[in-house]
Amino acid sequence: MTDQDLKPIIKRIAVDNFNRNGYHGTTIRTIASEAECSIPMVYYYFKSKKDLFHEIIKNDYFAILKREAARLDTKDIVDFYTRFILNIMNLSEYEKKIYRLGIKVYLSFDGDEELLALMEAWEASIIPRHYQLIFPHLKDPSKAETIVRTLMHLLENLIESIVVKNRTMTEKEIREELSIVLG
Amino acid sequence: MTDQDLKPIIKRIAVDNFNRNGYHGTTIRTIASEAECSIPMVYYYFKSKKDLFHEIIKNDYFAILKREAARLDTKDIVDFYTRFILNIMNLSEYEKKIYRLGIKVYLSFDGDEELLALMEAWEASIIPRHYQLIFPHLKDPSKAETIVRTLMHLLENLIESIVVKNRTMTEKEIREELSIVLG
DNA sequence: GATTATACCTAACGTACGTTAGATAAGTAG
DNA sequence: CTACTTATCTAACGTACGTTAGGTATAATC
Repeated sequence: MTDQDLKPIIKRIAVDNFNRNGYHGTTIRTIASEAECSIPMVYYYFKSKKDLFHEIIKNDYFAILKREAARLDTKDIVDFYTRFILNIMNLSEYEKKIYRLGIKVYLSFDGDEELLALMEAWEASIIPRHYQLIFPHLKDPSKAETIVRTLMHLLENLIESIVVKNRTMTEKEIREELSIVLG
Repeated sequence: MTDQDLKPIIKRIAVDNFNRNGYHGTTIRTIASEAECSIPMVYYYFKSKKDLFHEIIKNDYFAILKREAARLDTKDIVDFYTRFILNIMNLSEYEKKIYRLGIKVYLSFDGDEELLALMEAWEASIIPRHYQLIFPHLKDPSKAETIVRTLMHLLENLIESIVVKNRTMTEKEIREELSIVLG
């Protein structure tokens, strides 16, 4: 018996491999080899390859999403969204990989319909919250809908550029871009 | 001898498969079967699976990119970018699939380093052109850098949402969003 | 001390992959 | 008519995949 918590080790390595090579490009053999364990150990902790992938998205990706969305505090709206983006930039490398995997599924570049449906449900639940948050701060409420839409597009691309393309931005740069949209 | 131009048929089916299932999830067997030809016929027209993928990105994806970028006509800047996005929305389904494949490679979700390098070179060449285009139209030139950066982020996300997530927008919606950024 | 549960293993199963060798049939050129 | 080229095929090679059957050693429980 060794038991040095092999399960999270396998998961970390799986995250890294799914990220680099996609679902189909990742093999149980490689995961086992990098985790320095035998192939059946992967099956000891995870029912199947699909199960391993699903657990990462369903547990770990959504945990990050929910945690980051829960940090609500809305004195200054530009400040709030700037911090939101900064928090994502300051995620650990591991969490960024999980986030990147999630985006891949969100864009239906990987994963399956079941996971995609979960993400679309999440998205549908989060847009009205942004709306509520922004609306009271607008000078011209007639433009509210357009501004929220534009903001969502900008946020999505900022997150993607940080998490997927691994780029960094200064707080000033983030704030400037958000200010252009939020007026 | 049959010769009903099998090569483009194989390519169309390959585009569809690479799109739906990724590089690793796509098999030569499936392509051959859907093209209603034998497996060696795929190898008759394309050196290898990798070669087939490379040809799609190198020829077809960049052809679309260059063609769309060449439509330059800059009387009104909001008008210009609105039309740019509309043109992309009006691409054929086939060309959208190729575009989607390209984005996948651009985000390093598929493909390899060689293709990614080509895309980064393209991106580096295109940003200064946007700069030149926008600069003369700005009221406040001190904000030029931020505006170009924000515009690039917005454009990228609009394109992604159209091509990757298959969403549609009206001309009015596109124009409104661009106006928020371009002032 | 015997039994059970846990954490691990070696070895293999059946399947599917990318690729190729080698044959064939039909037009084309001499 | 013969030789060559082009477009197609069947069959198979070697490799790698996801998964599982069945075993072993250690620790905990009765």
